[in-house]
Amino acid sequence: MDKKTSRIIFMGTPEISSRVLEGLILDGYNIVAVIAQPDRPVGRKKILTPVPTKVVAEKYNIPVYQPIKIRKEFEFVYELKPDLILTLAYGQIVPQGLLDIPTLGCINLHGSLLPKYRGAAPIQYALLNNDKVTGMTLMKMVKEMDAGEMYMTEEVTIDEEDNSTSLFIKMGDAALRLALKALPLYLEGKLPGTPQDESLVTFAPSIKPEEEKIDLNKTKEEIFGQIRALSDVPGAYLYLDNLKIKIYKARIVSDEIVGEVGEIIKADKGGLYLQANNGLLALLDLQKEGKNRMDYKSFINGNQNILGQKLK
RNA sequence: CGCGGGGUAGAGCAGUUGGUAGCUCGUCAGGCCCAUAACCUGGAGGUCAUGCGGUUCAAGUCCCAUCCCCGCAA
Repeated sequence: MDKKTSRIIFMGTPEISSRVLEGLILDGYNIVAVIAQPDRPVGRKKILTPVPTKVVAEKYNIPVYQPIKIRKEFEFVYELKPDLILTLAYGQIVPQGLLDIPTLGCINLHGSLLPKYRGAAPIQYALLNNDKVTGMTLMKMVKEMDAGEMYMTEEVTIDEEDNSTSLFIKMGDAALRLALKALPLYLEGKLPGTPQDESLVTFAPSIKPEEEKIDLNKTKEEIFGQIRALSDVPGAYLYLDNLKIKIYKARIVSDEIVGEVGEIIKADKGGLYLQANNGLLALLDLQKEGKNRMDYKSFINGNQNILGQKLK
């Protein structure tokens, strides 16, 4: 079987999925259907926004299915007679009954080098832990989440400047490269899998809202990782006088201890420095509740008494 | 009609009990200096979101409506 003769269903929802979907379509893969999460009201105005994969699918006249609960609604898949299901960030757990339908099985593009970071937020976890390298893994889908055997990986290097937004773009590119490399082999049955080493398994559960608050008891490195992992959305934050201050970008400066933890010890053209418990962090991009995001110079201009204040 | 904050020079803000606008940064010109992101001098730049809305002798400042931005919630 090859990319033109096989019937493939693509399951995925967000931006990263849509980019891979479009890449596969343009390369000539026979995508017979797209399954995505339902459209949801977005933003303050609750505007019902189509999910990214749906936008792409409709552009190429591919039918889209958006079951509320895939666990209970997947009969329609039988009629599609898929040979293969490829998923990437679909957003729901795929039931065993569905996994059994395609003749060639279900495979998943996962955002980490498994067995590291099984779970919903692998890309953010790589940043959270200040990893230097991560990658995409093409793997077999089994009942246990992200536990199937691995077919191929594509590494991605993370550099200091990367945040969640930029890394997602890199990972999307890697996912497409990986898919284009691996799928032809897989469809011909020439891609053997290797089981994951269970002793090396770690998990990357989705990040809870309370984890967006920066804990000043953590080290500057941990805080730096957290800021990167949560930027540009939703943003890690601290409080200043009961107002949320989101910090979108920061830099580790030094190991100096010159003030109390949480104190702004410098606020001028040279930077806005926050005392962490084991050194200094320069806050570069921030946003006060109700205000727009701005760089530190603008922030200092508008908060001229910030020097010496304490964030918490 | 979910809750709340806000729309004032390119940027970020201030503007007190209503009397036609100020600060910091940037920018332009000149100066100082070996040099500078530092310093000094001077300049340009705003119909204060919109409605030629309402109150008033007088509104950025009070009232009303609309639009837009942001935080939360979903």
